[in-house]
Amino acid sequence: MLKIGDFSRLSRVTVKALRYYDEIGLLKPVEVDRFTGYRYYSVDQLPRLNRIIVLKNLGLSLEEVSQLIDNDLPAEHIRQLLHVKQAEIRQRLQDEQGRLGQVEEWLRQIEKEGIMPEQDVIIKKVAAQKVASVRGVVPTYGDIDRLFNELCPHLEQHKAQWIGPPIAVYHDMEYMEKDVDIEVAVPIANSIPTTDRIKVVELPAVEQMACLIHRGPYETIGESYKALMAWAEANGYQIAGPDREVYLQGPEPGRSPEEFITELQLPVTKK
Amino acid sequence: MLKIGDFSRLSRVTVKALRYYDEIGLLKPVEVDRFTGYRYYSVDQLPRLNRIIVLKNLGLSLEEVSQLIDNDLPAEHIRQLLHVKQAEIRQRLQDEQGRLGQVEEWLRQIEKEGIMPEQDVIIKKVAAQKVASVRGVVPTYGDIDRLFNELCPHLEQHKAQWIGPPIAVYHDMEYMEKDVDIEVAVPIANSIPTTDRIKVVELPAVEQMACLIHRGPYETIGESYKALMAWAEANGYQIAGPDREVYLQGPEPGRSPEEFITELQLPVTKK
DNA sequence: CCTTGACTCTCCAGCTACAGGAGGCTCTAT
DNA sequence: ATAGAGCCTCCTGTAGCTGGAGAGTCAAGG
Repeated sequence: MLKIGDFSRLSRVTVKALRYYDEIGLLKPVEVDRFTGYRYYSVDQLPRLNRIIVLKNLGLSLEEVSQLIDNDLPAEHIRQLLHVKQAEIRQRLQDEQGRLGQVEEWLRQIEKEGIMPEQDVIIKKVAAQKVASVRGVVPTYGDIDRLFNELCPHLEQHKAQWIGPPIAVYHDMEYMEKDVDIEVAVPIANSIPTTDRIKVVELPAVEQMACLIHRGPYETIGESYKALMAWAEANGYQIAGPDREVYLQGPEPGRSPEEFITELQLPVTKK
Repeated sequence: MLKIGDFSRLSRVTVKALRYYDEIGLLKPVEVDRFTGYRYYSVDQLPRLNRIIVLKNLGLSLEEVSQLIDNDLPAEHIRQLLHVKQAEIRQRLQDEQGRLGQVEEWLRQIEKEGIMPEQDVIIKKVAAQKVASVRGVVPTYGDIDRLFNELCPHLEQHKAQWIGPPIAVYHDMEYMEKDVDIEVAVPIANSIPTTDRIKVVELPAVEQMACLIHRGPYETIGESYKALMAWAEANGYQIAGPDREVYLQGPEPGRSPEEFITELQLPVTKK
């Protein structure tokens, strides 16, 4: 019979933890003094405790450990559980790898340029959204206004309810000097009549969208694109669809281009 | 100006989280209505939120994120912090690798033998302890009794205070059929006189001790050793010192060998 | 036998980063 | 005017313990 302190030293598990395991019924001392409440353990209980620790280290909750340990589960069941855990661990491994890559990239940046990057790329999920859109080939990037000028009057005319900032989708698979294939879209709540140019469609959802905020005038947006692409490359992502620009804060009367805020969105998948 | 829901949709961060960040002062809305309490955010705040999320993903606590973001730290400081985080991530990566190995080993076992292993190996730290010990070469493993018979009377005679179960240290670097170099030791609290055979020494601490509980008679202990060695091999550990046996429940009048409990301890390091 | 100091007990608070829900305002569209 | 969605605060709960307070218990030494 060992007092809790002795058992703790033997097993290298804290007294607090042992008391907690007792409380939740995971490892009850072999005897508890009815008058003093002192817990007494036996070395016989070490194997059980060891198993608890091993399972816990695998990432199981104490609840799961409890069930695994007490019910004498069939091997098949255990096999499945292990497979699940295996997948979880693999996932975590990948996440950690990604993190490590990120940190290393920052370190490189800092050693080389002595400064942290200004903007951060984050991966998020983008839901499908109903939009009114017009798609066309315009001579240069700057001529995107033409498409907006085509779309906006139509929206106003039919009392469309804007429910989000305007978006541009760049359908070209590569950078084009001229004759750019752009779709300009505005998320709307209601349905409006379409024309041969203006459609109401679902902008598809994207599971993994690498996003970067660009601040300032559109002339310098190339820099941000470069950063976004470099990030994707460095973190093992590849492009998985046409990129978008979301004009969170675009041209408006009385607003200087310095105040523009644009989100660059690039659908990606892990290589 | 965006209401919290809009900002949440834009950033893909839950409303609850945004309110929490406000509460802890990590990201305060650009304006709060004095009468209704409504929070209003600006798209300007997206970059800050993105940075928060990225740093959080790296494993920093919100407290750390706060400090990093608000104080304009020198690049050198940031570099150091990143290095620390890098090391942490590497550590976690290694841990996950270990876990994955463990799960895979179990899966192999289960697929091959249809059964989970009986005993678990765990890694723990063993502290240095003062012991009275006697070391010698005995003909066979079975003759370890001779050493105990030499040690015990001496202990009793000098009123030594046992503070732990007896331990055997196997100093041979390989398995010996005969003429085994064994040290037999008993942790004691006080100091007792030494002889030319019996010493009082510190049994050194071991940072990583791979431990396995063996139950039953000593004849079958070879099986447990095999399991322990196999585990170390499979999990990328190598032997880093003489192995020990801790006689948690050894021979005593009225106790059958089936009830013996012995902990096998093997100092290891990660390859 | 008494004292001292090391253990042990229970109970309570606290940690992180929110999630869930109750109960009550507020906004916006019809 | 009203309905429904959205927002507010406040409270509780999560997992796996740790730390501490205040009180009782045990073993050894004097």
